[in-house]
Amino acid sequence: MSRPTVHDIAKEAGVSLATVDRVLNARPGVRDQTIAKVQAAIDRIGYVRDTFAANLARQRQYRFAFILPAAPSQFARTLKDALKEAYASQLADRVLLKTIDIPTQDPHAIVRSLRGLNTSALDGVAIMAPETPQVRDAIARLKDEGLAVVTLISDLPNSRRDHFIGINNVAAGRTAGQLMGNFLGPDGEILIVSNSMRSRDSLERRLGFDDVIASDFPGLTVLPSVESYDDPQRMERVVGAVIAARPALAGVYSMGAGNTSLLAALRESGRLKDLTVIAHELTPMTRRCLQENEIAAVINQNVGHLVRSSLRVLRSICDDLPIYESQERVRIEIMMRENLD
Amino acid sequence: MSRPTVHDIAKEAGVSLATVDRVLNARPGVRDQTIAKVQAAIDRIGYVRDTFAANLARQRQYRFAFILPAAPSQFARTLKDALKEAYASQLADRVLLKTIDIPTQDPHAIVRSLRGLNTSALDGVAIMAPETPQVRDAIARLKDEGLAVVTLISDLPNSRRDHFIGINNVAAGRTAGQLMGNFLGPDGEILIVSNSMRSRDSLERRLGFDDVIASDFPGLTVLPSVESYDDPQRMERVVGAVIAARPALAGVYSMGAGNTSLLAALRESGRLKDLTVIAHELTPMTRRCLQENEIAAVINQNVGHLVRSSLRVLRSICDDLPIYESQERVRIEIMMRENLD
DNA sequence: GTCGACAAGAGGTACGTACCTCAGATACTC
DNA sequence: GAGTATCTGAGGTACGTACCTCTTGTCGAC
Repeated sequence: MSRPTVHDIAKEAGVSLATVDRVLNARPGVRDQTIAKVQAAIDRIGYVRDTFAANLARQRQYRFAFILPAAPSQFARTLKDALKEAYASQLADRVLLKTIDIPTQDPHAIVRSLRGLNTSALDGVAIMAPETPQVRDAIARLKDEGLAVVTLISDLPNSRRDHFIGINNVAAGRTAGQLMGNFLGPDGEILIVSNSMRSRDSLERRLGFDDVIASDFPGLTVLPSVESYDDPQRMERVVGAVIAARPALAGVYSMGAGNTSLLAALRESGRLKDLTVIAHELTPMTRRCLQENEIAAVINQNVGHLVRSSLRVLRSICDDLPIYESQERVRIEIMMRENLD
Repeated sequence: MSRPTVHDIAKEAGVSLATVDRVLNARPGVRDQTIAKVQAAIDRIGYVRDTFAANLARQRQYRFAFILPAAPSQFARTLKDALKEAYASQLADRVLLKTIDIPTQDPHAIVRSLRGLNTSALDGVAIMAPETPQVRDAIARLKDEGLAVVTLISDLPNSRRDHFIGINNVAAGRTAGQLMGNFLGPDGEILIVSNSMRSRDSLERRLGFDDVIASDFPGLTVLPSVESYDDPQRMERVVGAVIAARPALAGVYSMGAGNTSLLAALRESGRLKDLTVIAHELTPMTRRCLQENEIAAVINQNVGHLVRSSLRVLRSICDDLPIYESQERVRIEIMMRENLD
C-alpha cells in the first residue's frame, strides 16, 4: 500500500533498475522506445520520486543567495530577521543561505554586485531590486549560468526570472484605495507619499489607488505624489508644506519606506488625529502606530511567508518540480489594530 | 562544512555508534554518565537529527485523521478541498490522511464517532468540534492512547489537546467590530447573526465585537444575536422580522455559517444596498458577494494554511520536535473586494 | 573468584535513490 | 558474418539514520 519505488517501475516496465535510473535522471544510453516503456510504467503505477531520499543519496546542498537592499529600512530589517529564522528552522534542511546587500539607489552598483556573484557556488538567487535594463541583463546572465532566479516583492516582469514572489501591487493599491474611501467621509483630499516613484511597486500601487478612488469615491481628490528619496529631512519639509497648504486634507497614503519620518511630520503638524493614514508593511514602528490609532490600516505582505515561499520555489525550480501556486501566492493582508495577531 | 552526523557525535564523545543511537532514541542500556557525555558532544557540535533520513530508515508513516462536521456547509467543503490539495502535494510525504465526518448537532454522536476510532491505526487527529464535557473526555482518551491531538478552528482549551490551529476568535470579533465601526456613520443599529451561540467561536466573536463597539463607537447599538440552527427557512424568517422592525438598522455581522440564506433574506427585504454586511470565511459564495459589493468585508482564516499547519504541527508532536509558532500562527485576514487575491 | 547483570562496542542490514562499473545483448555497417 | 556502436542488465557502494545481534568489558554481590 505504500508508494511505489524505482524497483516497482523496473518490475512494471520489465527492465532493470539501471535502465529506470537512466531514464529518471535523463542519462544517455537508452533507446527512445525503452524510455517510452519506462515512462508508461511510471504513469501507470503513479510513481513520484522521493525527493528526500534522492537528496540524501546525491548529497545535495541547495546554495541560495538573497540579494537585498543595503538601506537600513525597518522593512529590510524585518525581512532579514525572517531569513535568519527560516535558516534556523528545519525548512533550511540542506539549504545554505547567504545574504548579499546591494546599494539600491545606484543602478550601476547593483549590476556590479550581480556580476560579481560566484555563480558556480550558487544554485539560485532571490532578488529584490528596482527595474532597470541593466538589472534585467544581469538576470539573463544568471539564467545563462543555470541558476534559479526569483524576484522578491518588486517584480521584473520582462526579465528571464523564473518566478515572482510578492503581492500584486496594483491590487494592493486598489485595496488601500477601497479602505481609504470607506474610512473617509464623502469628500476630502488625499496625500500620497512615496520613497521614489521610480520603483515599480510604487507606480503600480498608485495606479490601483487612483483607479478605485476615481471610480468608487468621486468626491475624494488625490493629490500628486510626494517623494522622500530616503531622506527624512526632505520628508518632513515636503509633507509639512502640503499639510499647511491643504486644510481639506483628510487622508494620507504612504506607499513605501519612510513611515517614521512621515509620522513625525504629521505629529508635528498637529493634524494627525484628524487624518486617516494608511501605510504599507508591518514593522515594529507601524505596529505601534496601529495600536495607538495613529495609523488606521497597514497593507502588509507577510515576510515569513515571503522567505519560506522563496525557498520552496527556488528548490522546486532546481529540482524541476511543479510549484504549488495556491501555497505560494502571497496574500495582501489588511492589518488593523485589532487583528495584529 | 556539512552538518554533523551520528558518526561525528560518536567520534566527539569517544563512544561507539551504537551507544549514540541508544542515547538518541532513548533506548535502555546506557549509564547516566555516558548519556551526559553524548549529550555534551551533541551540544558541542550542534547536531540536529536528519528527520528525513530517520523516517526513511524507520519506514515511518504518519497516519492522521481529520474529524470534521458532516454538515455540507460551504466552509466545510472549502476545508475538505484544501485537505485534498495538501494530500496531493509533496507535503503529504509519508502522510496518510483520512477524513471522518461527524454530525455536529448531536454531541452524543460525536463522542460515539470518537470512541469508535481505531487508535492503533492512527498517529494523530485534528478535530473540529463544539465544546462539551464529553468531547473533552474523548480527547483525553485519545491522548491516553498516545495520539497527537490538535483542535481546529474552534478550540477546546481545557481539554488535553496538544495544540490549537485557528484564529483567536475574540480578536476576530474585535476586528469585525473595528471595521464595522469605521464603515458605519456615527449611529445606527447592528444585527448579529449566528448559526448557534452554543459554539465557542461564535461566543468569543460576539464578545470581541461588543467590546470594541462599546468602547470605540458608543453611538452604535448592537442588537441581540439571532440564531439560525442550520435552518435556511428559520434564517429568512427571523432576519426578515428584525429588518422590518428596525428602520435604523445599518449593519449586519454574520458570525458563522448560513451566509447564503442570510444574504437571500437581506436581498428580499430590499434594504441590502443600504446595509454594511461583514461575514466570516471566504467561500465561493462570500467571494461573489464581495465582488458585487453586497458584503463589505469578510473575516477569513486561510484554509490551506490551516490544513498545512495542522499537518506540520501533528508531525512535530509525533516526532517530539519544537513547533515554529511564527509559522503556525493563523492570521485573521480581512478580505475586501480589492484584495481577493 | 565466579556469576550475573548491565554497559558499551563492533558490525551488520535496511530504507529509496544516485551513480558507478563491467558484462552481455542487440542493432547497424561494410 | 565479422566488427563496432549502442543499449541493457546485474551488481555494487554510498547517503544518514534505525534497529538488530553478538561480543566484550565492568562492576558489585555472594
